[in-house]
Amino acid sequence: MAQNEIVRVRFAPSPTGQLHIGNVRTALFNWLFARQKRGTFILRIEDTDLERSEARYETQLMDDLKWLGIDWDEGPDVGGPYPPYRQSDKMDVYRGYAERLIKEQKAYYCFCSAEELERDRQQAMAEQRQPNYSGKCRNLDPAEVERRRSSGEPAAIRLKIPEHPIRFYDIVRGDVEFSNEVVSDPIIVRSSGMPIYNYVVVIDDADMKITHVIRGDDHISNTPKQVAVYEALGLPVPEFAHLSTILGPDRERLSKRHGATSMANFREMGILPEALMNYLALLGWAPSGGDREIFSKEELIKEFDLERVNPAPAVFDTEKLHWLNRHYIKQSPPDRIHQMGTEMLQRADLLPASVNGSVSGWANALIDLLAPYVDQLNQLRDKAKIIFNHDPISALALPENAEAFANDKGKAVARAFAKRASSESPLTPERFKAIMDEVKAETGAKGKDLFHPVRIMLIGSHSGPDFNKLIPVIEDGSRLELPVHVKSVRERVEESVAALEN
RNA sequence: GUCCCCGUCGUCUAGCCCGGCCUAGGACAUCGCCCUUUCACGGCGGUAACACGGGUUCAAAUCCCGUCGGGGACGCCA
Repeated sequence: MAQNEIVRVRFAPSPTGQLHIGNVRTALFNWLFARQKRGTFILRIEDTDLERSEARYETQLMDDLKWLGIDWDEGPDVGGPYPPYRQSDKMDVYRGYAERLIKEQKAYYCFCSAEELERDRQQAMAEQRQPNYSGKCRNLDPAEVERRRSSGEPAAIRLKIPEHPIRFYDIVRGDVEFSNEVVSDPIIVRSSGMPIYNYVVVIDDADMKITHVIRGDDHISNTPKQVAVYEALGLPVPEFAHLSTILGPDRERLSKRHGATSMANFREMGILPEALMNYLALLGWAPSGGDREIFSKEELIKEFDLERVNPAPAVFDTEKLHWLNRHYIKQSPPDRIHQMGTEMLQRADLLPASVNGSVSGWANALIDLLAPYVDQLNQLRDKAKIIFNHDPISALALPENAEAFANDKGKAVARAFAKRASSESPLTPERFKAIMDEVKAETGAKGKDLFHPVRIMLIGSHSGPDFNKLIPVIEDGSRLELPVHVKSVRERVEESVAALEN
């Protein structure tokens, strides 16, 4: 790349479904590269496959990208100097170039039927040969071509692959070379007249003056065909960077059966955008030194380096994403987490559709109580069960809880605590502490033996949030009008003791 | 099957291009200890890797060859 060349990169998704996390990483790497080089980042919609493309996916993909924090300088919504930014709006251009290639004898009509080609392919595989196109239409007599064309026989257009090896430079992998023997003449225009991806991508990239093509490495085998198109058209070949595939824990390409794979999934789960961005950046890239994990958007832009991208495929690790997400939850301004958490709880019908006044304040306290315990914000729903679903009978039946009451001491603690707590309404953290001291003195229980029975009575589990924060949330919640009644401390201990005595 | 790509702790990776500073560093996970009158958070510490086999070299995780393993592509999909 020339010293003062302005970097122009693009992210070119097909609107055929939810944005896959692997594609999001591709978008991110393009964007980071552009922002660091003070270049241009372009969004282009590749919708030549009319069968599968849908407008709603296009809207959603733009929405998802913005959510992550990626913006674009040129695109279908914002325009730019090299329109159109949606391939379906550009058919005439592709057709024009194809006619030129035919005229220059760099491409030719192919009359082979899809069935015929499929048969050849199967046979080649069976004979352990490279399944290449035979080239049978390559040297058809021009008069015959003309006759068949004018009789209306359907024909696709194929590009002639040159008789020399095709080389290109890949920033991630270095020099790559393909023997021309393994690259067969590709179809560039379907018999229906619709052009093919490998062909239009080149024209679009050239028209948009793309300098670096950064994309998934599933395209690496397509690259020689595209280079051939550049050469046939006499267009400058950009630099490439092929990013490795993201794998699931079983080392297979990450797919739906591994769980969450789309942007939408992560959003719904309550993964913060900065956590996702940070995690994705670390998948296949690490700063020199490799001893930093936390990067803000600005730091990523500053530090990111395409040359340091790892060519080996990377396994997606949800645990590490969760670690980053917990980090960013803790770092977030409380208001933001309150708002996101409230929405999560509303969706679960645990909070009223409209939250204000005392309910709002209480909801915030509830979220503060639970948020430190979640990996992703939608886990708030489950964690909130300790407040909304108090059920002593099933709690006592749990094996890990039974232990706390296995000896008489546990029951004695429960009774001693219940006796005192029942007469306090509401119970305050100060009184709670005093009561615990009394229970300790009366029963001789301390540490685990003292706290576990009490905690199980209150929330049905021997582990959970700090009592000083927990008790006010329970007591305040019990006096609010909520979709699900929150039992008071008194209700909880009385029901628990009753269950215990049976 | 053919071609292409890849191979450092369980996982993400630093180191590899420019051999010695690597008795291989960091992070997640895991285990232990401390803190906490419980739990979590936090702090401290531990276990854990150069796929294998040949070269080249005084010296190889680093260079070369082979084997094995993994992934991808082979479409009138993108």
